[in-house]
Amino acid sequence: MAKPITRPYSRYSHDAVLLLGQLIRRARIERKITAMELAERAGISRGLVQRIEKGDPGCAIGAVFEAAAVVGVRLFDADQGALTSAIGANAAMLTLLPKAVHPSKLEAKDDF
Amino acid sequence: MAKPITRPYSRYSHDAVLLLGQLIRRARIERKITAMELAERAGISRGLVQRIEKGDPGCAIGAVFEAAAVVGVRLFDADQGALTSAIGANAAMLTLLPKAVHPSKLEAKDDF
DNA sequence: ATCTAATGGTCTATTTATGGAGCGTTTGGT
DNA sequence: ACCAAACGCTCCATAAATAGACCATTAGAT
Repeated sequence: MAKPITRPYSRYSHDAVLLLGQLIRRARIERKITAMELAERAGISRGLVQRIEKGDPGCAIGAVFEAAAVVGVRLFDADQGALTSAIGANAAMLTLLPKAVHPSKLEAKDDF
Repeated sequence: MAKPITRPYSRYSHDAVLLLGQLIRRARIERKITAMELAERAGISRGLVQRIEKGDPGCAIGAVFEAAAVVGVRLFDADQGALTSAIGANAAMLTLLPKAVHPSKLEAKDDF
């Protein structure tokens, strides 16, 4: 294939994935955990750990978050309790919100 | 197949993915953006949007972050500049850290 | 300096996610 | 009440990720 149709990732999401990978790698090294150990504890392969730490956008988000959890990188700066309660609060909020969106003629303005 | 070998996700990563999906859905509805519109802007399919909002751990992290970015959900509360500089700082930090981890006899103790 | 092993990379087979179409249902606007 | 459309879901073909083995290189400990 001449050119793999790479998805046009926005700068933000690209950087976010990259930063997350860096944080995982840094936390792993600081904790003196080998890539192999991290892989085993996260239930993934060593090769996947490499891609995650490199910031590959194609990695499954579950695998990435699992690796992050193993080395102690917290998403959302929240502990387990805060996460769980946030989920509950959000679920409640979602029941109140409209289930379907019927956009008016004028489309929602995007922040460019 | 008798049993789909679902990966044993930890509670934390499972909840983190779920919460992220909820936040995206909530932000989308509040902004009055249809699932179809979000899909188009993120460069993904509508079905994938549904799985993302449902908290499917198998979704590509790039797609999830892209969708999050479109509706304004930020994993790291940081703007683009902060993200970029954080990446640079982390990269510099990583060059200082040991490249390979040689764990001592006693393995690194995990938090419980 | 030497030795052990961690790392980064490539390759292949297999599993899995993804896109796209189609379906019936539900929603919100009129 | 009506209607156009958004939604949630399933199925299938295809594309892509993942696991696993392998190798060469490099790093760290002794």
